[in-house]
Amino acid sequence: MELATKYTPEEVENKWYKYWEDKGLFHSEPDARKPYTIVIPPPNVTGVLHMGHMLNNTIQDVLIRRARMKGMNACWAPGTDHASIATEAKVVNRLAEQGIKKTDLTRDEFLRHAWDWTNEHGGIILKQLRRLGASCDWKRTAFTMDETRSKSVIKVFCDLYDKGLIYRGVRMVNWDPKALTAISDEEVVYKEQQGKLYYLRYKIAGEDKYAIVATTRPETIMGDTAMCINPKDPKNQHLHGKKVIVPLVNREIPVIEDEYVDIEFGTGCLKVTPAHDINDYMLGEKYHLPSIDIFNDNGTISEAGGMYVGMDRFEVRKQIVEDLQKAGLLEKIEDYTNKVGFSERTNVAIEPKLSMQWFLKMDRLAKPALDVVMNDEVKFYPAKYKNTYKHWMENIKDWCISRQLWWGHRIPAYYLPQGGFVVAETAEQALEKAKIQSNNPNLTLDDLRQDEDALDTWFSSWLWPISLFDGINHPDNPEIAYYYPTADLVTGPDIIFFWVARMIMAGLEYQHKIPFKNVYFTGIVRDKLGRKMSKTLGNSPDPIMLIEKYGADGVRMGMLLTAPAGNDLPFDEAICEQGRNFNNKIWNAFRLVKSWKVEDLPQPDYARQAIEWFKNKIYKTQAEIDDLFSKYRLSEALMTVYKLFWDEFSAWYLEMVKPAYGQPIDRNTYDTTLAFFDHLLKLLHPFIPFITEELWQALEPRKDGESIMYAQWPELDSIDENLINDFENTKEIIAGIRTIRLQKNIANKVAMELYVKGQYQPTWNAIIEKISNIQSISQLEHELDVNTANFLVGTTEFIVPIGDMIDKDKEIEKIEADIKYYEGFLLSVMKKLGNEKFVAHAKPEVVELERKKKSDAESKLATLKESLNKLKS
RNA sequence: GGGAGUUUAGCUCAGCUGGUUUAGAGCAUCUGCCUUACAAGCAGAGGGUCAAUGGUUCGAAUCCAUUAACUCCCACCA
Repeated sequence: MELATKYTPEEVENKWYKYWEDKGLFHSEPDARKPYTIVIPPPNVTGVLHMGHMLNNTIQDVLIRRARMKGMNACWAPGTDHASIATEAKVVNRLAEQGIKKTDLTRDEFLRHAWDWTNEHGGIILKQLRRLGASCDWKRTAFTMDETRSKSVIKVFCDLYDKGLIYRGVRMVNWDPKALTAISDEEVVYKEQQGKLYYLRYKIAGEDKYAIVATTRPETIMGDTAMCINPKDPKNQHLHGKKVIVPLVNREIPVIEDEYVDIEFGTGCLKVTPAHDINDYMLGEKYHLPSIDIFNDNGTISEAGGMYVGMDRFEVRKQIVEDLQKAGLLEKIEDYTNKVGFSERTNVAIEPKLSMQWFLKMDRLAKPALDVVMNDEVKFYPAKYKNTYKHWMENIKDWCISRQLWWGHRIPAYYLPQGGFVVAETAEQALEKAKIQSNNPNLTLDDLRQDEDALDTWFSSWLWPISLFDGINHPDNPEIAYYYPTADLVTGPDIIFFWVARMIMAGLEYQHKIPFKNVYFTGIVRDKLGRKMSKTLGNSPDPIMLIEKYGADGVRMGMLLTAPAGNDLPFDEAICEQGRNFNNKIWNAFRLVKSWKVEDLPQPDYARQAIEWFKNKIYKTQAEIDDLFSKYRLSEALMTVYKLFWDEFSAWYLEMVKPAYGQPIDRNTYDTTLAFFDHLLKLLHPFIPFITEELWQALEPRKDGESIMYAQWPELDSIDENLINDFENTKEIIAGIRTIRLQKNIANKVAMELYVKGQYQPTWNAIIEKISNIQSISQLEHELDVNTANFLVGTTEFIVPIGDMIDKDKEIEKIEADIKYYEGFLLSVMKKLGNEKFVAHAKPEVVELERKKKSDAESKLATLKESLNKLKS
């Protein structure tokens, strides 16, 4: 078979992905094997694949493929998330482009549009994951709003309500004036803002004096219902018991006193607007202040504001500052930097707002969920996130689970005509409850009004590991019993609270077991300048373009080579080149092996020796890889197998067994080499599934439906460490000869002789002779009377006669540099050994080691000096 | 304001409980090679007072303290 010198991934990748899928190789059903489950962090249904997904899913695929090869029943369950706010925002935008306002539509009409959108865009990201090689069990693809998942959510809501953990109440919430919904604390991002601090003059009632209040939000003065000072503030004692007049508004408000106020800030006077600031709200509660809500839901001024009605909050700020100025009620303006909360989704400034919302009590759920992480039942990689987790769990607040959105799971609460409500899984059940509660058997479904709000998206995501296997609706079904708890969760640290913590809570509450044993936190993918990837910066490469350019295997390697757990990774496209080059290397190694003509010949010594060495080397490296995997050090595991293939197998092993040009290879060596290749492909497969499948299939005839995916991970064999170390010396000898050839410009074709002075085991002679074109290796009996080049390996000196090709000055220079190094080294060792305290305190084996270093260095020095003298004479 | 983390070659990172290393890897760089698997390659070389200072110790990149820079998380300072 003629193979191109360069590997072209595209065709290969499409072919094998189709094969895997057609043969049902990704699918899992419960059986007698040990389960190994991963649930995908469901990407937003409207999303397209970005670099974060690439990283995250590559890691999951590596883990799942490896588990599969290790004989476990691997199940990677995929799906998408309905992403309430994000999706609704996109649908609203698309409708707006068509000139349709959301408010013009009924709920049902809007939902039809949303489902259309979902059906159009919903599959994109999952298709893209296939390009990456993700071995998800696609038959299990779920959606957080499909029937099973929706039923699960509603069931859990009702259950938690019945347990008294869900309540309804008026609270200060983070209001998103663009999305027109409340959002949770976790969805607010605080950003530093270059703003102004305005000093407003509040006239003291009945006096001709003013109290000055510093505020960043002058537009809220219509909502002021008090001024507050610190009772311990000496400079404001004169305000005690007074009333002041709100500027422009001309409303009288009392001066109250509370130690909350910072004496040092501004003038020590605080305006209190209970409806629009969380702290003011608390003051309002404490001192029974009235609360005036001056904003509409969209952030414009409401009727209650009395002035500027209908204007946007930021417009009002400008206007009111002007008006205050004109009225002489503005003392001064200072530059001021403060932090303002923004909605994560819509990126508009959050408005603290009092509103009726649904909450979930968290204390009871949090306690056991904290314990399982602290005692490592659920292990975090890296472990530093245990701290973050602990802090949040110990200070957890109730979760605002209602959203004023239509796209999502509608809250199953039904209001009765005469007040009150019931919570039930279906309208019919609600009606039954309502009849009893209202003592009115004549109630009909039309009398009930279902709550308009939808649930927070995370209220479905937190059930994901359970609901994927239908464990909420049927807690004892065979699937959940088999696949749960899952093995590993791979996700970003940014959703440790949103998602990870809550899944642990839900898992313990509804399955009484942890949802996963290990959590691998990936870093955030940044650009090579360390900036976050974002659409506006345009610094995020399109993953599909990368795959087209470097192949999926190449991109997977690129991601993994720079992705130690928990560290951010500055992604540089160039790293994919390294992956692509490596694939090409494997390809060409395969071409070489397959080009050999096989004959029944005796096995040469050098081949026997090479095989003996590489057999040990491969097992030793595999043990290292296994160890690295157990610590989730995937980058290092990949680098280890990369070096095994490139350096040890290609650069050493293949060079050693390679027959001379045109010559045949003996069958035994050939078969063993194929076996090594097979072994290496298996070790590589979890990282680079496509090329390994292609070559594994080409290695020998396979049955239809066979795949490297199910080839068993090789069992470890005993390892002869001494043999491996000994061979490292052999490599040094060969390198020494190479250096001499290079420096003296002696072609590889020119055969040379090698003399040895000192201790030497001729175990690997055949290899040295073959690789370095050495005619004979012999112990040095007496000084040679020709020019030589020398080098040291350990304490043994190797001498190559080189006739008249020597450059004496260069040689002397080199030896002198060596002598300088060893003298310095010897000095540091002598210093240690000369130190009585060292000899007395250090462990005997350490002292012994230093002594050995000393004698080795001494003998090396002696040899070097001897060579130097000889050269100089 | 509180907490966590990071700081080792040009870049990305190893270096676990201090002593087989007067510091290692990959990439990049430089030099020589189109040597019949691979120039997406081969052979070789250079490159770091381990952020700074002080301490503990016979011995510190490694432990402790202080400082600096960066990153992240949490928090109601108008």
